[in-house]
Amino acid sequence: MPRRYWLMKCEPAAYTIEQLARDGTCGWEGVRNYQARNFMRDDMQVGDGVLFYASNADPSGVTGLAEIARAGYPDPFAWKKGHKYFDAASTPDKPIWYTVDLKYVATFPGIVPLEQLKETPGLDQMMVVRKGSRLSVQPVTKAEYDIVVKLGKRAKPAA
DNA sequence: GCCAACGTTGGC
DNA sequence: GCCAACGTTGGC
Repeated sequence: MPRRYWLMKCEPAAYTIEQLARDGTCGWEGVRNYQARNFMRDDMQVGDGVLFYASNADPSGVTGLAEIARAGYPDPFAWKKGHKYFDAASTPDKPIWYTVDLKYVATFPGIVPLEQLKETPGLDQMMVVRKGSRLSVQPVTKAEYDIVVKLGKRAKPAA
C-alpha cells in the first residue's frame, strides 16, 4: 500500500504546528463532516504524510508537516456529555465520528500562504485553492505534497 | 465583522 | 425526495 498524502486544516485558535511540535502527537478529534470522516475512517494509514494547514489565520496557509500516527478510530469526544463535540447519536456500539492521531514531523521556517499555493504551477488542482472549499480533511497527490514541502523549506519567517 | 459557499435539517 | 431555511466555514 503506497503512502498517501493529506491536507488537514485547523484554526490557530484551536491548535497549531508549534503546539504539535511540543506535544509530539495529537488527536484530531472534533471533525463533524461525513466526507472528512470517511477519509479518516477508511483511507488514512499509519505513516501517511500530512500538510498541516492553518485556516482562518493571518495569512492562512501550510505551516508544517505531520504524519498519521494512528489510523481511524471512533472519536471518543462524541460520547462526552456536555462537551462541544458531543453527539448523542454516536454510541460506542455504533460510532458515527472517527478521528486519527498525528505525529509531528516538521515546522516550516515560515508559512506557505494560500495565495502562494494558488499561484504555484502544479497546485491548481488542489482542493484547498478552489473557491469555497470548506472540507477540513483533503487528499493531496504526492506531486502536490512534494511541491508544498519544497515551498515550505524555502518559506521566509514572518517579519 | 462581513458574506459567499457549502452542508445539514426538516416541513411538506 | 424536494427545497427553503438555517448553521458553519473560512477568505478577505
